[in-house]
Amino acid sequence: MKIATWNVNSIKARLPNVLKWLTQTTPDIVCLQELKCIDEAFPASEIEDLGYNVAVHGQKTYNGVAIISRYPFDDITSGLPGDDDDEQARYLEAVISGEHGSLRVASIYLPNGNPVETPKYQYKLDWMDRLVRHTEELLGYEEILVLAGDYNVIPGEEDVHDPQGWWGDALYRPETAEKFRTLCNLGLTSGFKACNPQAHQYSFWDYQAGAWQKDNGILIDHLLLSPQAADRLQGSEIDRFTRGWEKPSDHVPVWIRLNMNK
DNA sequence: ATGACCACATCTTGTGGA
Repeated sequence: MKIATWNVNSIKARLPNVLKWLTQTTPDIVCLQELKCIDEAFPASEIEDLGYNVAVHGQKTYNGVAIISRYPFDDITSGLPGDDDDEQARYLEAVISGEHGSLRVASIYLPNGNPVETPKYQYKLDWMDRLVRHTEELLGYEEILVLAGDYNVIPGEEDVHDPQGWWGDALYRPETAEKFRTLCNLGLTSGFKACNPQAHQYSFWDYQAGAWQKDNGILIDHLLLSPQAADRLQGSEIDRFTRGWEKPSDHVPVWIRLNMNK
């Protein structure tokens, strides 16, 4: 079972690349972020034509998340619990029936939080608190659980080309790091890091300043696994090659493979 | 060269991203 996450930075602008990548790499489940469109504008039929079921939680212009799956959805939940006034489309959760049992998958677009001196940063921290509380509940189910997405968190200095330049940014500062550690310390395993101990492997390169050409990147797209998922982890890679395509997203796909026969 | 982009809205310019 191959499960990927990809912040596409507009599904409309990225559709040719997404279809090409799906055809070439044939993932089973994909969590998408930053759709930048409402549900009705999501290109469902083009993706369904490649053999996927589609679940979308969209929003006009900003945010928006989706899950696409070769296997059927048993249950779909939109929005992160804990704040009924939160109107930003950043969380979508689904239970999916595979050939050898079911699993729960969430597509996460965690708030960026910049600039830090504005309410946007407090919103990020509050959102992370809500994610911790919800994850505590999910872990109680003792299921195969994959929380995949753009966390907008640089976990450590090994995950950024220029630590000094990024330090203090909403993605890389003490309060952000502490809350991410709290989340992981609930008992989650980072799928990519568990399989790839070498430092400086990135999932995002800014469009500006030749960041891609200089490999001036950051690792902020993560797949966090429950113990039941981590026990089945077989491998994880970053599909860097999509960053070199025409009209790329600034993020690239990150994926894991789970052995569902265990 | 200490700079350099991209996507969206209904637009020739501002906002947001990271």
